[in-house]
Amino acid sequence: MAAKFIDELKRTNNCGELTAKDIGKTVVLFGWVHNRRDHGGAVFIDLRDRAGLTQVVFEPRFDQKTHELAGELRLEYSVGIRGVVESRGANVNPKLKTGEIEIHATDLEIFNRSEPTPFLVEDKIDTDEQKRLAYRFIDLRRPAMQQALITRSRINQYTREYFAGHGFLELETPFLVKYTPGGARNFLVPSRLSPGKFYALAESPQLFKQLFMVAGFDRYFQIVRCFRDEDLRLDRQPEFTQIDVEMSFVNQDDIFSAIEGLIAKLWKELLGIELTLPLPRMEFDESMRRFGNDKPDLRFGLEHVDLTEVVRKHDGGGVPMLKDALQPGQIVKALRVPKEHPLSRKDLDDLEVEAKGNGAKGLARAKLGDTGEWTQSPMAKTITPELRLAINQACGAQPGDLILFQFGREALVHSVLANLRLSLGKRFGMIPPYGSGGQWRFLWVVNPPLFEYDEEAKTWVAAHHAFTRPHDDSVQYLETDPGKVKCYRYDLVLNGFEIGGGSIRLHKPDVQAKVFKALGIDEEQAKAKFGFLLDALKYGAPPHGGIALGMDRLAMLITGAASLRDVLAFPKTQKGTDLMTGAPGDVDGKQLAELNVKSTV
RNA sequence: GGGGUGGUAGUUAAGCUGGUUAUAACGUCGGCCUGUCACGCCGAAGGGCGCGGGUUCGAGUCCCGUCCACCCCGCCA
Repeated sequence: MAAKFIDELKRTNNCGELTAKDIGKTVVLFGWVHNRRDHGGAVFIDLRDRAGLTQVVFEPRFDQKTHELAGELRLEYSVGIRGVVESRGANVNPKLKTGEIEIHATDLEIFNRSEPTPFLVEDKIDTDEQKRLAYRFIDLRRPAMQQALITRSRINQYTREYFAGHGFLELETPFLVKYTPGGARNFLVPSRLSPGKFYALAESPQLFKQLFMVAGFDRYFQIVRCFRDEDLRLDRQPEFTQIDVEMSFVNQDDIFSAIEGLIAKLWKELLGIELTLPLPRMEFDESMRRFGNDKPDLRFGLEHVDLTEVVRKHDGGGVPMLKDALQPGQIVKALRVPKEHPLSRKDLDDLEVEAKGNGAKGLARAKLGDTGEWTQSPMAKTITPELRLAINQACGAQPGDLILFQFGREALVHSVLANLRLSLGKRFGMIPPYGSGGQWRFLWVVNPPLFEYDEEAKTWVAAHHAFTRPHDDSVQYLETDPGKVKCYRYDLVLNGFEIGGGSIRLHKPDVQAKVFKALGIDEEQAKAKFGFLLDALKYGAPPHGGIALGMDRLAMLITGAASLRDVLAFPKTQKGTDLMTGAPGDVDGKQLAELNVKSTV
């Protein structure tokens, strides 16, 4: 019992590795008391470290004093034990990896006692996230959180391995950069040395990695933190990690195969799953048509049906609201709900409320009777039998099915119906649960338009950023019909989440100038915003392109976590605060004065 | 900026249409127990229901405001 842990007795094993082959060994384990079962004459504890659990037994016959001390053990005490690995005989616990053995402890040191924790360190109880975030240091002890962070670490490790093996250089870029308007909001950092001026925290290394290509570094990657001062979501945090890649002398296919190699490695190493390569691709237009967005969840059907042309052929079929939707820029779409998934009146009302929350005016519906007639529909009385039949056919609707309609401005119809599809997919249990046969539905969404029309500003704006290369056969439309210009832009989608996006960049100044012109950006503006990059392109910039993968989202999907917060050690709340540290916080007047900053609140 | 959900012992929850001392489980404390692994048994302490107003004879329960968390739209790669 005079054993001196740590200084003399070093850890011999972790708590997740001892099995029957170790029986007879004397071992030293360190960890936390995960559970205790005190039978008086025999005390059992589950000792936990990040590797797992091992049962430790204290009995007077192993050591009298150690057994007495063990009676004082409580949850989350930090302890060291020494003992002999013994078989559990008939008492094997098949739920534990170490369940064949137990340690008969001869020595115990309580390094530190623990107050009762604010919540129990176990995975089963769904503790309020507010509490978890306030006591993150306790929350992170939970096996699920430990696994999530271990997975992150392994993603980083495999990513570095992969890129190093493929001739990439890991190069760093600045976080403190120049503010440029447009795009995501930036976090600003006041400059003490330049009174009244501000740095911005980089929202991505985009421009810098292109400069690496210009400089001839050829293949770059970085696992890099990025910052965006936008509202948070389940899958969006103000600071997040990106696996950032840029390559020279490549086309889109080269980028895809480089990234597919990484994805395949991660899935193999982390999940033991062999992905079939290449990953499937889909045209942006097709994705919009079938799913209403550019990040379709392919794990279930319920695809959209575009009825615009059908309705146009029948000139609205006697339904005024359908006829209204034939104006330019407007569309009519539907979603067929098969009769196997009946929806009650209340379900439909709920869905309508949800749709309205997404900006819809309403949610028109039609239920098919035995002969294809419509009931429960606001259009049933006025619609011509011909259009009704045509719609039924276009939707492939059978008696008992339900058709849900959206019509109006294209972007709105798409987003409302895309959300409706997801909502129904969840409601009908069509989304396979995590780990159930591994339905990993990857998709490259390719060839989107370079520009979007901004309804409010009445101008064309870059759908992503202004440095995406248009298709060569699209360049002719830059001046005449910008909406027709397709570009080398691509998103990697997994199960409805965008896990990456990138493009082949413009490397020729003359085409770049045309793009700026189409965007209504004059030379002066362009110079002010991107001067250094435009300059760089003039000096023999190589053809190049790249991509950034959302590392946090990858970790979330790989681990099956419900939110990005569950794969981040210290995440922010939806209001961007840190409940543990209290950030963001007040700053004293002296500090502000030094920075020449004054708060107006 | 907008819509929705939630906040009740340390924790997770129950508390229906407002009605006497606000329930339970886990945890905590005391006692017993040598084969448990969600150990068991006996006993105890612990909250006044996020906060502030209001309605009422009477408010976790109804109303108004407010704070916090979460989900979504807008926003955002």
